[in-house]
Amino acid sequence: MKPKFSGRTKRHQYLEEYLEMHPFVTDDELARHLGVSVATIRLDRQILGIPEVRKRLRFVAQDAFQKPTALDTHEVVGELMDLELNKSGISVLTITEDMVLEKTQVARGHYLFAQANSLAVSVVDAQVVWTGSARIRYKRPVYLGEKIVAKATVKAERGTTVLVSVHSKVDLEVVFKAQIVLSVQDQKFKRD
Amino acid sequence: MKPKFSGRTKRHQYLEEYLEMHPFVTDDELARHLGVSVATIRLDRQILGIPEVRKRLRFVAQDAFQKPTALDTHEVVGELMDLELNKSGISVLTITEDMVLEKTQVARGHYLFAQANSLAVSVVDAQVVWTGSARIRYKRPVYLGEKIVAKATVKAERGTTVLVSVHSKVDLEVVFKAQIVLSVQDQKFKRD
DNA sequence: AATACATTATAACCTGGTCATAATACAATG
DNA sequence: CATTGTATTATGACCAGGTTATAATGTATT
Repeated sequence: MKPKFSGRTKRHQYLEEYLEMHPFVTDDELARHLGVSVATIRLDRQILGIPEVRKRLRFVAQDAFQKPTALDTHEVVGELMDLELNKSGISVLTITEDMVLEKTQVARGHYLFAQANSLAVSVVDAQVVWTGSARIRYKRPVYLGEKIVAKATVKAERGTTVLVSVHSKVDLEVVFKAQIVLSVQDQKFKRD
Repeated sequence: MKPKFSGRTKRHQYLEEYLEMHPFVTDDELARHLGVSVATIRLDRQILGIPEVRKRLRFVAQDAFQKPTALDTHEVVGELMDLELNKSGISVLTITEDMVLEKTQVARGHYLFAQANSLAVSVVDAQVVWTGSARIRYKRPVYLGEKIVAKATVKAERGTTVLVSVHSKVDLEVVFKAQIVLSVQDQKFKRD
């Protein structure tokens, strides 16, 4: 097989990119893929400081094992601290690196809304709930590491519609407000 | 070292639990941990159908590699399809299982807002941008598997404030609308 | 032709296993 | 008591996917 690349630097570049995409290939497979001997691949790896497959595997696996939270976050945004069904609820969310804009370390707005919205949905005790509309206002940016306490209160119920008001604070300062209108389809709720 | 367990079944039970928690230990480490010979560990694994470390590693790693979307989702919600800075942008988001309420298979409202909000932020070409307020309206629930196309348009610019309007559709039907007011702090933007 | 550098080959060794076979321990049973 | 059965341990040959060191080839360049 003819080498796919003339010039070592080009091969090195390609090698790094390729391994980024396919971290689990062996030197043997790489050698065949690049039309070059296994010895060369090994040398290249050594020069570029790329560890063997098994270590690459280990890194990826351990990384994945470290933070299963990254996936959990999808469920309910924020931790429910208190809940009085159809009346009020409180949830707490601490801003982590995942949630901020890199440059400014400011939390992306939709995390605040996500916390408020999932809290509002939790407060309403019904089988089927969805968000109808909302009016939201960000009072000041929230930074990495800050702990947001959101309090939701049911303000009004009209037919299949519930108005929930959410105030989110960092310490004593209000950073976010939302009025959320939820649609409800459930007998229990109507009976109340 | 004395065996930690009398009775093979107990050891097997413990072994399975232990490996659930620590999938990356070698037979050698296991042998020491359980006070039993390596040969025994190998036999146990064979009986229980537990593969060797390297294969366990491979499973975990590949699993993690399969769905990087779960992690990326944090970054920008939805895939950017088109972008004219300071004018408009389009992003596409397909509703996956992660995003729906279990009972109803309806997408949680904040995913729609997250898509709209991160699109709006992307459209505004500035170093520092955050959401000031928003008015949102859900027209109909969106279901598992549906593909949401969001289009954002910059409607007005006043000083450090930009008003962006977002319409999200499934096929030709509008399912969500938002007016988002963003705060901007950037020279470039002011000059424009 | 001589030099430099890239590439390849070769051999010895390592880890974390596999598989097959055999030796040992120990308890229970006839 | 000797025997049987089962669990445990040991032994040796082999494998994949490497490591490290050393030497032998290309190939280009001056």
